[in-house]
Amino acid sequence: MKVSREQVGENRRRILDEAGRLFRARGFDAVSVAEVMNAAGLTHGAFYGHFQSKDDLIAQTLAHVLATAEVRAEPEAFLADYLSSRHCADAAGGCPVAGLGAETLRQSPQARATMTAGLREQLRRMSDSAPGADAPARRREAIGRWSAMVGALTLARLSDDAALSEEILEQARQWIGERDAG
Amino acid sequence: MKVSREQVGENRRRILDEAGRLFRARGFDAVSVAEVMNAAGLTHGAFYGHFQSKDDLIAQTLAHVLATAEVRAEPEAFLADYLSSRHCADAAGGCPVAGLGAETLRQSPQARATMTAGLREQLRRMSDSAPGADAPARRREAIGRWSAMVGALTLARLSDDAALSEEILEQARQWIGERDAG
DNA sequence: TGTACATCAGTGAACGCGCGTTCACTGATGTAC
DNA sequence: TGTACATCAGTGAACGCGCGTTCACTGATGTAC
Repeated sequence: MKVSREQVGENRRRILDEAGRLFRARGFDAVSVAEVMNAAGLTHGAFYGHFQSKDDLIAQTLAHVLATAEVRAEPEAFLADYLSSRHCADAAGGCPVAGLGAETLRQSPQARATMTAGLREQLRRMSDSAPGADAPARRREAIGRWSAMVGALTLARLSDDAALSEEILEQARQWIGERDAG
Repeated sequence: MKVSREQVGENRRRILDEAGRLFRARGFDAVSVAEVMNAAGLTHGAFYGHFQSKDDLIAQTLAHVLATAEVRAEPEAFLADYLSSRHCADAAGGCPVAGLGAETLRQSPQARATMTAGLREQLRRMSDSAPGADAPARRREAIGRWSAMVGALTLARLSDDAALSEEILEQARQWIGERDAG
């Protein structure tokens, strides 16, 4: 049956929210279109009224997740949050770069372009608040920091031993933080 | 037809070699059992004479790739090789942690255990050659360095703009290297 | 060393299944009067 | 404001396809004599 205009918008937003959680939790290939639609409270047939294809959903979901991510401005708080046990355990609600970065490079050009734009934006934000004598030094600091953060979260999640995961998070936090102190 | 004992061993090794390249290039889900067998010069029916399942192949392939990876002892040469344009472009022949780390945490416990063992071994090796006053400082240096290397390669590969990829590789190399100098 | 035969790695057709996608239909929405 | 009808978002059955996996068969290998 037909549905009100607001309902259509809400359904679309719910599809993108659920797709964002499911893709981050299990990867693009392991989540089916029908599963996303069920999670959004709809049936799979309605999918093609909202999106052209699964590839289209993937690209739009990445844009949605990157756009709705809240940003912490202060570098120290951002670092502590990003390399926290909570973020390590909550892939479904966490950073899409750490969860889906490696897979995105095998997705459609649109998906990859969206991720690249998100990466540029992130580096710009981090450069603004990074310590350093001049702009090039601040940008280098942003690239190094962001690399270490994404890598440490990936390694901590990869480990099946909680103690090793915790060690990686804690030591990486210290290692990255030492720069400012030293 | 039957095949000589050496041929069986060679076939098995070729299956693992090809699976290692294909999985690193395209991910676990996007590569079919039949594709791996064809790449190894066999038909798909022979697969279950060598492995119990695709999950079994994935776990054994990770162990094979980790075991056959050549290791560079000197930290500077390792860093330069790892964050090189060549390694960035050659995912199929490169580091399995950067290429498959995020996906492995959703695979079988065996696959994850194999990756965790590889991670431990890598951190041990890097700790041995890392600079630092005492053992804990050297281990922290290994964890920080390895995180930054894996993260920088992931980000550089993710970007669809070659100039940004190059910038990330170069700046990350410098940022990580600065520690020893400073 | 040579022959006869049991073994078994590899072949290729076949299976059930879940996937992405399509489409005829339904019925609430929203517009024209 | 109230009624009649065109619109169209959502439904659910159906599709073709490729996947992981199975299995009866083949024929070279390797062993027993």
